[in-house]
Amino acid sequence: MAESEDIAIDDLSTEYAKGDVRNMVRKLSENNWEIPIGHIPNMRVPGRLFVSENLLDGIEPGTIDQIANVATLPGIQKYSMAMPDAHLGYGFAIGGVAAFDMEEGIISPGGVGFDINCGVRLIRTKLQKEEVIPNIKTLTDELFKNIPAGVGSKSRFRASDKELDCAFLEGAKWAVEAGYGVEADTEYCEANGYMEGADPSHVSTKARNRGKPQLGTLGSGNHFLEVQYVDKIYDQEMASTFGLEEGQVTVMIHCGSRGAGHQICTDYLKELSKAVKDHKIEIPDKQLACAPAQSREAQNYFKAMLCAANYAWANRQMITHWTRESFENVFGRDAEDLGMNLLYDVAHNVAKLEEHTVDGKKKEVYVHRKGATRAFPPGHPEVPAVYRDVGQPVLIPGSMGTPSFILCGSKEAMDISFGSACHGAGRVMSRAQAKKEFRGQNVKDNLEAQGITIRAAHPSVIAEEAPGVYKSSSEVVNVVHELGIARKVARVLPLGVTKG
DNA sequence: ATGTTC
Repeated sequence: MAESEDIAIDDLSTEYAKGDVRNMVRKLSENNWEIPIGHIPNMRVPGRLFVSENLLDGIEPGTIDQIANVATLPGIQKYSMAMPDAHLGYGFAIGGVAAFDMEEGIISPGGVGFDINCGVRLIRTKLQKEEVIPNIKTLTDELFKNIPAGVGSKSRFRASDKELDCAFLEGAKWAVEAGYGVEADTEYCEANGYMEGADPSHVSTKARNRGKPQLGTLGSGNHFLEVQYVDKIYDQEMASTFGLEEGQVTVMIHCGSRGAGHQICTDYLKELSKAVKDHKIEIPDKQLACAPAQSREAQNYFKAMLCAANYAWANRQMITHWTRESFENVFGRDAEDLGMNLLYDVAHNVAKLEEHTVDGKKKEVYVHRKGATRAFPPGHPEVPAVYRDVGQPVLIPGSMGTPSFILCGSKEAMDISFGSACHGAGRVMSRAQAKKEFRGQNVKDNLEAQGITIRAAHPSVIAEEAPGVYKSSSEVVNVVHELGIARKVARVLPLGVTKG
């Protein structure tokens, strides 16, 4: 019983009215608000909320409290941040970014979230939308058939213990070596598709057993696979560097580490809620369970988290392979001929040790991004060579039936937000509320009337993920563009979507 | 997000 209480997200907003948010923040400049030290006791740094005037009114007061709560944690650098798609999460707000000193700071599972290394990848094609539209129903059916989706869905691939370990240790690199992709794929993944330091001995049997049958599945909720086309280019030169042009068909894959990541998060929340007491860290909310960055407990979590992160990259890689096969089956040409190469794969739920400049000095910090996308600038060594002059591709998925965006990272992101930008649209109502307001069949009919084909494992997911339950992705993206932490390159619109 | 309140 105590466990389920721990995992429930407290509704911190009940004691406030929505309009109270205006009294909690101080405008520093356009799209940039401060939550001053003193909002709650023991804040070590101020909070920062990157949001427009209009989006501010949709932010729950509890989200502001969560940003302030994170600002009390040991070793936090500069300020506790949240992106324009911020909303209530477990402990840390979703949309939150926080960097901690690698010696004096902490590591917290709540700063990463349950879906460890949830992320987005985008595959280019040489196809034009006119070639795909007549086949979109067949293609969407084929994708739905080949890529398992839905809660508890099982993969076509039955991972052995050894193969699971390989996925934990080497992520997308292992998947490519196992025949699920081409060598160039890993070059276009954040961290080349796997992070060093993962240690499966810190992953529970329960997490392994959940992960084994799910390697190569899409999952549920806001996860999706979408056939899209480029409908707008904001910057011709950057788009051309990313290999994008108007009318071109792309495929976006949005998913994470499934039950494995979820179980690893659950396991270590329990571990670290003990550790936080043992190390006498005072936290304003028990959901902020954490441990000193170099402690055994924090490092064990980190090694297990890396396993889940690598699993997620392997997962997206296997899905990529079956996406290529699906296109080959429908168009009768091989994937290479169809130009189906990877534009990029970027994480938006992960903690990483990165070098950043703080107070004019370079230092290593544990950056926690929870619903925030890495957005590294031009010239950064971790940006693939062909994009080096432009910056890292930042992939922002829309909600079902709405536009997605391709942006690029910037120097401003390094200066302002530890190299981070937003991650998506952000919910405006709960799943339960969504099911009251929308009917799956109506939502589907509306989307199909706009020429968007939907295939979902269960009709309720269509209601839960209806376009109306999300903030406008355009509005969110405009904030990061105006702040300069990521720049708009292109917009893509959906043609066919598969969902859990 | 999630074997959707082990």
